[in-house]
Amino acid sequence: MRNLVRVSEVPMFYLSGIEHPAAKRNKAVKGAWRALDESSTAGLSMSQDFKFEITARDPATKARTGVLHTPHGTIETPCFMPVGTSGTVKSLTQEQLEQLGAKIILSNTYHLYLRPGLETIRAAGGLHKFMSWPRAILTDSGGFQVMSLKGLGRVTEEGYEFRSHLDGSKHFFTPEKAVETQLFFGSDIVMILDECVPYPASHEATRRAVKLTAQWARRARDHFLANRRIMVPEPSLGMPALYGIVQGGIDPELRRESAGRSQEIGFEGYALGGLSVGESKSATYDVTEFVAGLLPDNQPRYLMGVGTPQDLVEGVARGIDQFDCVMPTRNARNACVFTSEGRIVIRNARYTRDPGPLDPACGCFVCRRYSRSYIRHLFVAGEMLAATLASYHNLYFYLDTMCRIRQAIRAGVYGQFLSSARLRS
RNA sequence: GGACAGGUGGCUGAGCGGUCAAAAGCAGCAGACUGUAAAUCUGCCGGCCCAUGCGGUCUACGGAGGUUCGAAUCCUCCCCUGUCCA
Repeated sequence: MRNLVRVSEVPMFYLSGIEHPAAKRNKAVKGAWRALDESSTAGLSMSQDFKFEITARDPATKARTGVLHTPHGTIETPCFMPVGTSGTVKSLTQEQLEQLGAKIILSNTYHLYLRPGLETIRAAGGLHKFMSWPRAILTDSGGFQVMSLKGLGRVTEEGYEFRSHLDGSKHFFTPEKAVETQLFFGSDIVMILDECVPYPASHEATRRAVKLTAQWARRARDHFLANRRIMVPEPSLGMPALYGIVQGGIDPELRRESAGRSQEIGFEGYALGGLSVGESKSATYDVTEFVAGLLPDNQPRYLMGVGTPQDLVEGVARGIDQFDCVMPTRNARNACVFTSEGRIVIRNARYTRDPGPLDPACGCFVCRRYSRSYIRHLFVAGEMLAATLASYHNLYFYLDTMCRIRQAIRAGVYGQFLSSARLRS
């Protein structure tokens, strides 16, 4: 544990901006991190650079199963990544996430950068150690916050200038800085900084976002390749992946351009951004199908921020491999529970004396043990446990859905799976 | 027994002559939530009627009277509650 102290001696690259004398400092950084590795990676020492392999394809749809190999374990795809923005999947413990079978979670660069700050996470030996999560982590770059916190900042060619939503302090995020931060975190999948446009957006704004995202993508890629070996906290585990992000709103030509420019740069995986931000369902699905068709077949495709259980099923049919969404956890905190029979609002009076489980078809520990009546009571009483039980169940529902999706693909019957899912919804 | 203070919709509590079916909060009922500024937000919240309008009507601010064109708001008496003094 004493080794942790040495981390603070690592030269401060973080504020170095676009150009910095990285090479000069490589040695010192390497030494510092190696000291940390030797004491902390026992049992995890097999180096595993990021890799993706496809294991099965559905004959009737674009669905496929695969395996993502990351420094922190392998992940079967299609997969759902629970969202833990601030280094926690809200209301759940890491033990519970493991129990749920989550192999990868998403965290957020912007939020963790503001609090607790990079230095705190570096001092802990990276984000995995900081939050005691041994499995994979994908970190979002903060591009989404460029949109969702729009009032707090402005986008320039150079980067994103903004004020902290926490204390109003001024910050400047560049594509390089976003990459550095994620590398220092020890993220398994690093996302480029992008500009996510809201819906509706003008053609001009969307075009600019595509252009800017492509420029930033290039800078991010260069910076990533130049620095990953010296910046990741546990290099012996293997190197992380960098994903590009395709923008372009609902405009096919802009999407095509974005997908093309992204592939010219070249990434380990490709994300579809800027979807489910207000456009119609059919637009979401159409754009997903269109963009997925433009992306390399042998690389992972990640549909960012999506979605409802039905969205997942539809996305997989269009060739998506990864999803993340706050919906199962946020809705859970607001008493909305996903079940095999659809969504229910467990706070409603009709469940006051309902002795049954949240979902009769569910095998999670919440459904095996607690009644609707009790969980409704917890919500009405404002008890914290309500959020935990509902979040656990909802994530179980999502992860179980993904598991059944993979089974259907492997069995070559995903077309039927899709049809019956559509009937139910 | 005396002196104050007060009794308002399920609760707390504004209002102190008309624009009051009555602020606000809570509770209640329902809804939304898609790379989390979210344990958040929104709507409804006396009854009935036409219906979907800053409508109509009835009952309502402890009780009974009164003043007034008009009262939750002013006056009288009564009932009740709290605090203090005997």
